[in-house]
Amino acid sequence: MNLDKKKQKKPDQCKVVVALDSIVGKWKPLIIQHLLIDGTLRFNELRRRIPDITQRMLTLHLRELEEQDLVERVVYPQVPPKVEYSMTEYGKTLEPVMDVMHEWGAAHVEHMKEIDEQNKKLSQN
Amino acid sequence: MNLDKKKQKKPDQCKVVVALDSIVGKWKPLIIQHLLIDGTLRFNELRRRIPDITQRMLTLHLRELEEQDLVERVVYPQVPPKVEYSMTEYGKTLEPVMDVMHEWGAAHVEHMKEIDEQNKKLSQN
DNA sequence: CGGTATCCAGGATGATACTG
DNA sequence: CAGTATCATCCTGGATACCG
Repeated sequence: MNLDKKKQKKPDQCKVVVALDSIVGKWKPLIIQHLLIDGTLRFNELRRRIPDITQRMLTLHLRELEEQDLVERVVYPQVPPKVEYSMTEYGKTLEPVMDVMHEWGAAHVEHMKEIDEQNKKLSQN
Repeated sequence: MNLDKKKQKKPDQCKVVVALDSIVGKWKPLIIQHLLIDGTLRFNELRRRIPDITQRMLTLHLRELEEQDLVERVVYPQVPPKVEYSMTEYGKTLEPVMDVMHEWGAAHVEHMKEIDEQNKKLSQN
């Protein structure tokens, strides 16, 4: 999606930015997680697992993941069409990354809760 | 920064999304990394380390990181003003996360290079 | 020095309709 | 079923000017 423009002036000496680029997008992390968990999913199966995503965004994000060799797309030439998506072997190297983020995210939710409660107590005095 | 609207319809049952939310933003990863490396930096020191960032974005991102208890802001009441930023103890828990992403990012750059070269060879035939 | 306020452009996402 | 095309909207970030 506009890969030329993406190369412009980006602070991508930092590899974290590179990694984020592959993962970021409103629905990308969810797509990745479902494919990591379920292995292989058809287009509409993915769609059902991510209720609020639009057809358009699912298509766009899948295409980007494909371009990065993270997701594989297999088309069965039949009517009605059948298209299956799965993580590539390479794409599966993302799993540890997702795990680390998932754990940190869970801890962060807890941490923010504690902070909130502390603030409430303080404001009561 | 419009926290109300941020709560809208977001797929944040997924903790990865929570984590990403703290890290994402055009310059946030860079700010975090510099603070992790250098420990404490003044506003303009940070600015110099991230040449293309605008004053506005540096301020906005720092405020967001502060709200999440990731970054600490210390103001020295003097003229001219002096403000120091550093990661909170809690914020430092991001370090392993950043490391994992950094490593994956570096590997990804290499992987994409290989793919490109393969494609070039194929298109020559 | 370390900000804030305003305005604006472009990209990312959403809504909807149509198709092989 | 699995898309594409088009148009509308929203949001992020950039440019610029000003302030204590």
